[in-house]
Amino acid sequence: MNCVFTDDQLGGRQEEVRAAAALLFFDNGYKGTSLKQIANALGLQAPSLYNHIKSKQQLLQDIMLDGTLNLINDHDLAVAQTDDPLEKIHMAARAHIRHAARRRILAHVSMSELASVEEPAKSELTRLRIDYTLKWRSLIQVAVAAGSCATSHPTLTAMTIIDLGASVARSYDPDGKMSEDEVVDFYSEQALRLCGANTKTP
Amino acid sequence: MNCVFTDDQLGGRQEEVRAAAALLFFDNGYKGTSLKQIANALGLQAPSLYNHIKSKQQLLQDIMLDGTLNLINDHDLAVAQTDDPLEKIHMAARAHIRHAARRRILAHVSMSELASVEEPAKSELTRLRIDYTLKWRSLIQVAVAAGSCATSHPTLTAMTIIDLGASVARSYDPDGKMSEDEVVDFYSEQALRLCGANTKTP
DNA sequence: TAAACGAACTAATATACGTTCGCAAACGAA
DNA sequence: TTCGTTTGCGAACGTATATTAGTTCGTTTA
Repeated sequence: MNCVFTDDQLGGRQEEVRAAAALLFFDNGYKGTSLKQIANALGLQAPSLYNHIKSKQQLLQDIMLDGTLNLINDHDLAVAQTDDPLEKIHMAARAHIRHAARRRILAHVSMSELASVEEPAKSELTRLRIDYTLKWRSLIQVAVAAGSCATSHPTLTAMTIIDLGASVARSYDPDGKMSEDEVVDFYSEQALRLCGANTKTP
Repeated sequence: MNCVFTDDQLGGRQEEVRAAAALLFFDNGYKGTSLKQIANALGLQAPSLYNHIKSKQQLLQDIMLDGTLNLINDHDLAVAQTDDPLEKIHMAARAHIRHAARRRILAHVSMSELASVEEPAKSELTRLRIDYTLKWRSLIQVAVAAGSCATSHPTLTAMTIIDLGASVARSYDPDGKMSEDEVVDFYSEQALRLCGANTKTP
């Protein structure tokens, strides 16, 4: 359920290692996190991690690929739910924000640690990110052409909306005042505003 | 001209070290950058840097304090230029985006490396960031009260606009297709949209 | 019951990094 | 010239890190 790109029975312990690592990467960054910290978070010694991972770098790549593919998957599902251009944007925005809020650790690490990824995974992840941005740009271009919204730079608007999700992932506190649904409602309306759609006050 | 919080004759060489360090921090992050890299960028050996800096950590703090104080300074100047609530937001947004575009290296490092700063500078920088966010929130609250715009979460809107600048600093390419003025025009209008102001198509 | 395995440990290695120290040119002011 | 300051260097230190190797031990499997 947590992972779409592999058949996902990693034994369970592998998932625990990933989760602990992702949490530390979230707080301290990849380069700011040592294997010792990850191991201690699991009650282990650092070398014991190698029973579950191939390397620290591979661990990062697994996490980021997981997050990125999940994001794109959610996006595709959301867009397929309607034919109306503006409604597609709305659905995509809700999926994007929900992903950022619900899986904030994964989402933030996936979007902020590209500089620490080594080739060839870096190019692969970059390609996925560009693909995702292009999907968004197309949605916006179609809606603009249909007269449903108005923006003079669909590419920049797409990037801005995506960054909106990054912002949510970084700052949303699940134990705070706002529920996940409230966050999704508010930010997805903000995304529509960025597209120049007439919208109610979020 | 580059620095407002000190009397700015640092000898000139100090500024070069900061610039080289900031550029590397921009690309690789603080923890991903070694003193050897910084020194080599200046044609020096690593130990020679200590003729110009106190420590790597102090170097980061100087850069971030410089960037943050400049941002707030620009903001205060911009806001003082008009009395109209909505126009204040517009001016503040233009100053924010211009800062992000023109001094993108400084702006991005200042906004993204807080996790690498040690106390007590970390608390100081955090306080400055909160102050800046509160200034923005007040601007928005006043404009909403005046009926010039409409958003149900002024605090989140303030944070989102600030993140808009972070997005520009990270992605704007001064050698690309858009001029600095075009970037300022477009993104400051997007900021107004986020506030729920009726605006033309940017 | 014995072999095989998974998962943990300790010990060790190689490397990289920030930093300190002592020393030598270079240079401006006296 | 001479003196003091600045700016550079190479060597060295201590620490931290990712990773490997060898070992132990309990559980599963044949």
